[in-house]
Amino acid sequence: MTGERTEQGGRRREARAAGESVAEVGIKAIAEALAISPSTVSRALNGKYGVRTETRARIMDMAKRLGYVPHLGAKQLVGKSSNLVGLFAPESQREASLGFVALFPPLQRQLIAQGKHALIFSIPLANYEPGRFAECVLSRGLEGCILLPGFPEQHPMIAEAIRLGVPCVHFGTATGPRCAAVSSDNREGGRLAARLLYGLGHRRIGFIGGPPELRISRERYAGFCEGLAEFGLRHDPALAYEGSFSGASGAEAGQALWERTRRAGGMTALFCANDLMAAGAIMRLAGLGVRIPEQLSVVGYDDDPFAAYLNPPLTTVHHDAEPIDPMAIGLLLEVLEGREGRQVTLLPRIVERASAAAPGGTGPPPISS
Amino acid sequence: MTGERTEQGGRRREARAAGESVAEVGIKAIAEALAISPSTVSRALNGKYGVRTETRARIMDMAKRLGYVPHLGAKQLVGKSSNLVGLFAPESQREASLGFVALFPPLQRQLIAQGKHALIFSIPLANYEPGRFAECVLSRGLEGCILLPGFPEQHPMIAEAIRLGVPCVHFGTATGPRCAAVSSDNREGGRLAARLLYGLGHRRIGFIGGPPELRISRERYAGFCEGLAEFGLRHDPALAYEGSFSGASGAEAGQALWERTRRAGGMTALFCANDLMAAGAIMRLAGLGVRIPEQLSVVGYDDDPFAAYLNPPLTTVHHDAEPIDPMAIGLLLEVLEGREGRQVTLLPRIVERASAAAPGGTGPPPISS
DNA sequence: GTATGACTTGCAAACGTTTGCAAACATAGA
DNA sequence: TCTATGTTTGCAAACGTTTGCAAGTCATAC
Repeated sequence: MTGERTEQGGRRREARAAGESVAEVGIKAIAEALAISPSTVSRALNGKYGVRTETRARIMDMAKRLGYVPHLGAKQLVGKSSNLVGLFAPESQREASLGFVALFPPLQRQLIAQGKHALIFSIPLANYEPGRFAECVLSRGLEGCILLPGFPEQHPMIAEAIRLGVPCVHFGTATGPRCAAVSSDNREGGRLAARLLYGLGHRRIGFIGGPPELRISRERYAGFCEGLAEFGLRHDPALAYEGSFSGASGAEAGQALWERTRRAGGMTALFCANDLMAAGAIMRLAGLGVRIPEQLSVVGYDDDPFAAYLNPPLTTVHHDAEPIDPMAIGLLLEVLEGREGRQVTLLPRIVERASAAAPGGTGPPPISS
Repeated sequence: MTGERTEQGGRRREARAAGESVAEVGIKAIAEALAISPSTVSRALNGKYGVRTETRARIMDMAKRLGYVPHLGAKQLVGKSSNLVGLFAPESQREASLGFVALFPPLQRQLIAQGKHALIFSIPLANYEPGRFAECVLSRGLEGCILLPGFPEQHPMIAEAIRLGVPCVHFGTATGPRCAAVSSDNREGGRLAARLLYGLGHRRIGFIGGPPELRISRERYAGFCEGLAEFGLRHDPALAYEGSFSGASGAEAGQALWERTRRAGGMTALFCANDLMAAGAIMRLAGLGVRIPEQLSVVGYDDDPFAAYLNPPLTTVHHDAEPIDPMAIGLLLEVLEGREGRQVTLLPRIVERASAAAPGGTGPPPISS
């Protein structure tokens, strides 16, 4: 029952005690040093009309000498924009980082150019508690936000952003008045892979997919089947294997598929829903003595930076990550300006390297780059 | 019963014009709805001593019903902590993202747990203008900062952070009262590789390094030479090649080294300063018909996620990226609490896979995992 | 000489919050 | 009933900035 009072003295002292050794020079300090009013200083610093040129010069000079740095929080408080943009990343690391990496540098460059800063929020993929997004946005006064790749297409946050009217861009397909979206056409990527392999002469093609709860897994497979269907083929379910996008799962799946098809008609090609699984499959199968691409052609997806340096170099579906980034931030700036959010879809393309060739393996692939 | 109703319309209207459709409920709104004073609401919300339990309950209730979200900027203004941590990333994308990826998820988790948020700042590596760091810290009231991997060891920002007394952790070796550092022992990693290869029986070992202006390039090579020196060997400069950490440079360097040593004594092993270059070298050389590891053993560095799924799986120096992240953020929390900054050095270790074996290639490597 | 502007400057209120201080109230002891 | 004590509440100032308004200066035109 001790009524312990929290007596915290002047906050100055507290700051000093914590080691804050930095001079705290504000607009007032400048005003005082020059014996003028803070208002004038503010106006001068912000390049407002109505300050004598000479006064302005003196103020600028003093500001520089004193090492003045504006307090952005205070600026925000009086109603100016916060200049803060939220980057929402899914907490699951793999996905998050992948998208993040690609997005980061150009995003930064552009934001900085606008005098904006980016705040990171990491949101658990499972058990999202509604309102969490609004909380983040409101508490920091975010002007807009980017939902980084990795969130499921209909993550509640997207609906929340649209409902709240918070300018937002995400990597799905839902748009709203102030919500833009970028997506890569994963179906088309699947079709591309199917056409390539069919064109090379393959008829029995294995498929290693990702977790079916992920949209990209389903879409890539659906596209693949569609591509086959264009030639009147139905994909044999026995040739499909569910991986987890990891290299290990690719190795396991590759081996399983290979052994499974020994007795059945065999398999001459393998399409993997991402490059890491393709690498795993190649590694394992090559270790088992399978010759790539002579005995088995392999096609990946994503064109990961390492794909070109696999042995053999991996033929894969290129994702065009580079245009995605400026695009995303460009879209954000658009909605920030008040323009209507729009949907942008990027078309993937095949980059042929050495891991896919005609069955029977009579040398190098027909088209090489 | 103060009869004075403050007309707070001004800014509201502006916000609405900008499209802000979100209810702006502050501490005052709650107070008004309950006909009590804002001070009491503030105290209740912050769990301060001196509010009747029943009043507190009513306030909490109303806060929830109204969807109250505290304005963190205002909190910061009155002198509470900003709860903001700066993440400074070098603008050069490759390096930045690499470090960033590894650091991101655990960092987030821990910060969030502390109610802190992370702000990203991207700093050009060249032409750093002094004071830029201080500006960032002051303008947003950052409590501390993390200098992500990729900055040269003596980047001016580090000195600035130490001088300013801003709590900080970076990936170099300079410490200060409130500045901690994490580093991996790259020299030791080089030694490890040399010992492994020597132990396997290799005597003529090629080396593909990174740009010499990067500390890690120099250290890895220095360690490698030291390791060789332990056995009385001096590394032949003709066996060293300067790459750029890219897969393409690895391919080029590998081929150049291989051809160059044809006439000279030949080379039975190759140590690459990172995994991507190792992958590039293997890809090119294998394409040229060189059998790995029978004709040439290859050792990489970093244990990149793809390393285990190369063909053959890459023997490499493992970096222990995982412990680095919690460590960095742990160190930051330490200095944030006021403790003295300390230096932590992580020891690398070899992870043996299949790309390195005894020269002459009499089968699988001696130790396999 | 005064009126008319055009410029320049300062005052004070506002933004959303916290908190020292003092006032109001409640409870118990006398 | 009154004081002593303790609990609950409200007032107002403060944080660093912006900005509407009014007051000041000054030269020009009448």
